[in-house]
Amino acid sequence: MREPIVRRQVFRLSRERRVSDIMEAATQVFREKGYDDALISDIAERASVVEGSIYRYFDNKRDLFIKVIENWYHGMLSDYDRQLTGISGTRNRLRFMIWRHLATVHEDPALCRQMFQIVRSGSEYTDTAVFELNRQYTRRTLDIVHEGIVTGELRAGLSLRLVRDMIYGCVEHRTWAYLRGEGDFDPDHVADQIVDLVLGGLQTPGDSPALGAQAAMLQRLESAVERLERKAP
Amino acid sequence: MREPIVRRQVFRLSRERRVSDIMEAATQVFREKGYDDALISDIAERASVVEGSIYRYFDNKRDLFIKVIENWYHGMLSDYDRQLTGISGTRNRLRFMIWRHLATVHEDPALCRQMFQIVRSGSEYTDTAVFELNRQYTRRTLDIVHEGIVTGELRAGLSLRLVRDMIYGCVEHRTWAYLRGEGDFDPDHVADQIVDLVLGGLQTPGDSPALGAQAAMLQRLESAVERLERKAP
Amino acid sequence: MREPIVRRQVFRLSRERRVSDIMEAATQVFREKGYDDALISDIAERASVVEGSIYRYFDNKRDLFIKVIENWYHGMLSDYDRQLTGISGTRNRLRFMIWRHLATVHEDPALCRQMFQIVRSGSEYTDTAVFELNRQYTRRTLDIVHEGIVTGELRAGLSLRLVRDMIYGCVEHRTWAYLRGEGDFDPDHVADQIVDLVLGGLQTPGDSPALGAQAAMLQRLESAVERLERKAP
Amino acid sequence: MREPIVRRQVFRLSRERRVSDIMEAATQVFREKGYDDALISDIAERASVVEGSIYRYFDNKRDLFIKVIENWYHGMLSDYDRQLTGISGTRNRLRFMIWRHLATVHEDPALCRQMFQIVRSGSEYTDTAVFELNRQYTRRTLDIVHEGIVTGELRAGLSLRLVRDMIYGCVEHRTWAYLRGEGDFDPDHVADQIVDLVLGGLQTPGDSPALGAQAAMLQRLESAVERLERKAP
DNA sequence: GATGAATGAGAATTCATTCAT
DNA sequence: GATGAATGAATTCTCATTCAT
Repeated sequence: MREPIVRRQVFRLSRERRVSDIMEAATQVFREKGYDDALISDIAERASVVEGSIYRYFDNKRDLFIKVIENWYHGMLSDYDRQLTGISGTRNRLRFMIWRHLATVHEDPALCRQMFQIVRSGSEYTDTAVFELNRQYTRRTLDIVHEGIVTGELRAGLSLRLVRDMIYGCVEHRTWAYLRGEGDFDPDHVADQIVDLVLGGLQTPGDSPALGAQAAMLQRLESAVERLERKAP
Repeated sequence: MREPIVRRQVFRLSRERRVSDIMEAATQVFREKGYDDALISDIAERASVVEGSIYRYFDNKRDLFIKVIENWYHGMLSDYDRQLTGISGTRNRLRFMIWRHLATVHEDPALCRQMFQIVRSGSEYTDTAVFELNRQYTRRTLDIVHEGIVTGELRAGLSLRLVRDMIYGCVEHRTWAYLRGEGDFDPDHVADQIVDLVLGGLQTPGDSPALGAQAAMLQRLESAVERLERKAP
Repeated sequence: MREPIVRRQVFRLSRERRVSDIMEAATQVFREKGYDDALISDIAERASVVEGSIYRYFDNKRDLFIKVIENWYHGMLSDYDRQLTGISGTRNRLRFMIWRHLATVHEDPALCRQMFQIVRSGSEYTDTAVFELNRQYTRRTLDIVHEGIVTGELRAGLSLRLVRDMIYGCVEHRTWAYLRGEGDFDPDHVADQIVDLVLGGLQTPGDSPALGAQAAMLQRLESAVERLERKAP
Repeated sequence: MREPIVRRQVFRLSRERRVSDIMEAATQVFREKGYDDALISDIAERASVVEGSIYRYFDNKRDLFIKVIENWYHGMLSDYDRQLTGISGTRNRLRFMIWRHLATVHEDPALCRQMFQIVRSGSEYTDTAVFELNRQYTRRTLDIVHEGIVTGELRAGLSLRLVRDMIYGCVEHRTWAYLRGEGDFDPDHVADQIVDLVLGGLQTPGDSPALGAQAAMLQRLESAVERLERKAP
C-alpha cells in the first residue's frame, strides 16, 4: 500500500488550464529536443507539475506529442482559410500557399522538422490523426490547381497529386538546410522562384524547343531508328 | 531464458572478408529495423561474429551505419556514370536521372527510407559523410540542367539548386506511400510525368499550341526510342 | 487524451445507498479484474461517484475489498442456514454442504477465485475479517460431521479439521480448471462423487453401515415418499 | 550515444556459474518476498551482479521466476522416483506420496506458497511450463491409485482425478496455516491421518458386503428423494 | 458532503560498449 | 585476433491516496 508522503504546495488549476500549460511546455521541449530526446520529466518541470500529472491528461508520451502536432496544425489551417479568401487568381493563390508554407517553416523550423520526421515515419498511430490533418493541409493546393485547369489557366492532363508532391517536395528540400539550422532563406523570394518554376517549367518558353534543336533531335531519331532496325530480329 | 550462444568455431578470415560480412549483415538489419531498432547483437549474429568483433572494425554503431550507407551510395554512383555516358539530349539525360532515382527507391524502399530519415535527421557526424555523397549523387542532375541552359534547351535565370530540390523533392514525396509499404508505382510512368511537368511547367504553353504539341511529340518519340535501345539485345 | 469526466449532476443519496452503490460496483470490478488490477477510478466511475467519495466510506482499497467479500459471505451464510434446516440425515446434509459449495463456485467462479487467492495470501488484515467468515462458513460442515459421529453414522476418532480440509480442498482442486475458465462441471454429479468418496473411502468396502442406521434411513425414505406423493399433481 | 563510465571490478564467471548464482539469489528473494514484492535489484545485489546482467540470462522477471520454480520441481521429481522404487503395497506407496508432499511443504513453506499462488493464477505463460511439471508431479499418485484398483485393493468405479484432487486438496488446506507461518504440523502424523481417512472413508465400517451394497443403494435413494423434494412445487 | 486535480515514489527493462580471458 | 560476460545509466508509466475548492 502506498504511504502518504508530505507534498509540495498544491496549486489547483482547471483542467483546461493545466492541459494547455502542459501542451505549451511539451511543444517547447519537443521543439528543442525532438521526440526521442524529450523527457517527460523535463516537460513536467516546465509545466510546473509532477510527471504523474501529465498522465492524467495524456495517455502516454506519444499521445502528448501527437496532440502537440495536431494543435499546431489546427492553428495553421484556420489561418489558411482566413487569408486565402482574400486572394484571387490562380497564380496568386498558388503563390500564397507556397509562401505560407515557407513562412511556416521559417517561423518554427524546429517543430516543422519534428513533424516531417513523424509524418514520414508513418507509424500506424500517426496515420489516423496527423495524416488526415496533413491531407487537409495540402488539399487546398490541389483545389487551386484544379480550378486553374478548369479556368484554362493551367494545362490539362496533369496529375494533381504529382503537382502537389512537386510543390511540397520542393519546399521541403529547399528548406532542409534551414531546418537543420544552417543558413537562412527568404520566403518571399523562394516563393517567387518556386511559382515561376512550377508554372513555367524548365523549358525555354515561347512555344517549343528552338527549331534548330528540333532538327538535331530529328537527326538523332533517324539514326537511332536505323540502329534499332539493325538489331531487330 | 535467453539462449546461450553456442560457442562458434573460430574462423580466421581476412580483414576484408570480415568487414564485408559485417557490412552485409548490418545492411540487412538496418534495412529491416531502422537505425534505432537495429541491435548490434543482431548484426553480430547474422555476420557470425560476436559483438566485440564489430568494434574491432567499426568505431561504433553510428560509424557502421555510415559505412553501410556510403557503400550503398558508391554502388549507385558508379552505376550512374556508367549508364549516363550512353545517353544524349537534355531531356533524355534528365529523364534517366529521375528514372534511376525512382528505380532505386522501387528496388530497395526500406533502405531508402532509412536513408532519407537519417539524412534529414542531420546529426553533425552523419552530415559530413553522407551529405557529401548525397551532393555527389545529385550533382549530376545539376550538371545536366546547367548544360541544358548552355545549349539553350533550358531557359536561363533558373536557380539550379531549386531545380534539383524540385526534382528530388518531387520524387521523394511521390514515393512516400510506397516507402511506407502502401501501394506501388511504375518508375517509367512516373519518370515521364515528372519530366513532363518539370520541363513544361503547369502553365498553358505560350502561343502556338500546334508547334508546342509537335515538339512534345518529338520529345516523347525520342524518349521511346531511347528506351527501346536500352531494352534491345 | 484521457477523456475529461463530465461533471456529474450531484445527487445526494443516503449514506446507505451510496455505500451499496459503491459495494456493488466494487464487486463487479474485483470480480472482473482481481484485486491488484482493479482500479479505484474504475470502481468510482461505475458507482457514479468520484474517487474521493469512496474514501469517505471506506478506509482504503483493501478495506473496500474486505467489505465486498464479507457482504458476499453473509449472503451465502444466511442461505445455508435457511436451506439446511429442511434437510435431515448426515449424508444428505453433508451432500448439501458440498453441493452448495460447488454450486457457489459454479455460479460465480470469478469472484470465488479472487476470494481463494486472497484468503490464501493471508495479509494480516484480511486474515482477521475474512478468515472468521470462512470459519463460520465451514463450521456447519464440521457440525454435521460431529453429529454424524455422535449418532454413530460416522466413525469416531477422526480429526474433524482434517475432514473439513479434505472436503473443501477436494472441491477447490476439482474446480480449479473451471475457475480458470476452462471446461465445466456438474455440481450435482461432482457432489455425489465427493460424498461417495469421502464417506466410503478408497478401500474395498469390508462391510457397510450398521443395520440400525439402515433402518433409520428406511423410515426417513418412507415418510419422504409420502410427502412427495402428496405434493405431486 | 552511451558514454563509457568507470566500472566496478569485473569478475568474469562462466555462464553456468552466473546463471546458478542468479537462480539461487532469486530463489531466496522470491521465497522471502513473493513474486510481486521481489525486486530485480535485490536479486541482482545478492547475486553480486548488476541488474542488467540478469537480463542477459533471463527474458524478464516472470521468466526468472518460472525458471526458479521449474528448477525446484525438477529436484523434487527426481527424488520421488528414486525413493518410490523401494516401497511396495498400495497403502505404503500412497502414504509415501502424501508424506513426501507434506514434507516438502514442511521444508520450504514459503516457496511452496508462492508456487500454489502461481499455479492457481493460471496466466498463460505459467500454464505451459509449470503446469506440465505439476501434472508430472501428481501423475505418480494417479498411477498408484490405478494399480490399487487393478490389484483389487481399492474399489473400482472411482474417478482417479477426484481422488488426486482430494489428496492434494486435503494436504493444501491442512497446511495453509503453516504456509502462512502459523503453527506447525507433523508430516508423519498428518500423513497417517490422511491415508486413513482417504482409504477408509468417514463411514462406520459395517460387516457384510452384501448389506453394504444395500446400504449404498439406500443412501443414493435418499439423496434422490431429497432432490425431488427440493425441486417439487 | 462531494469533487477531482495533484501527488510522487518506484521498478522493470534496454543495449551500446568495454575488456578480462 | 576473437570472445562474450558484464556493465550501468537512463526513462517511462502507474495509481492509491490526499486535500484544496
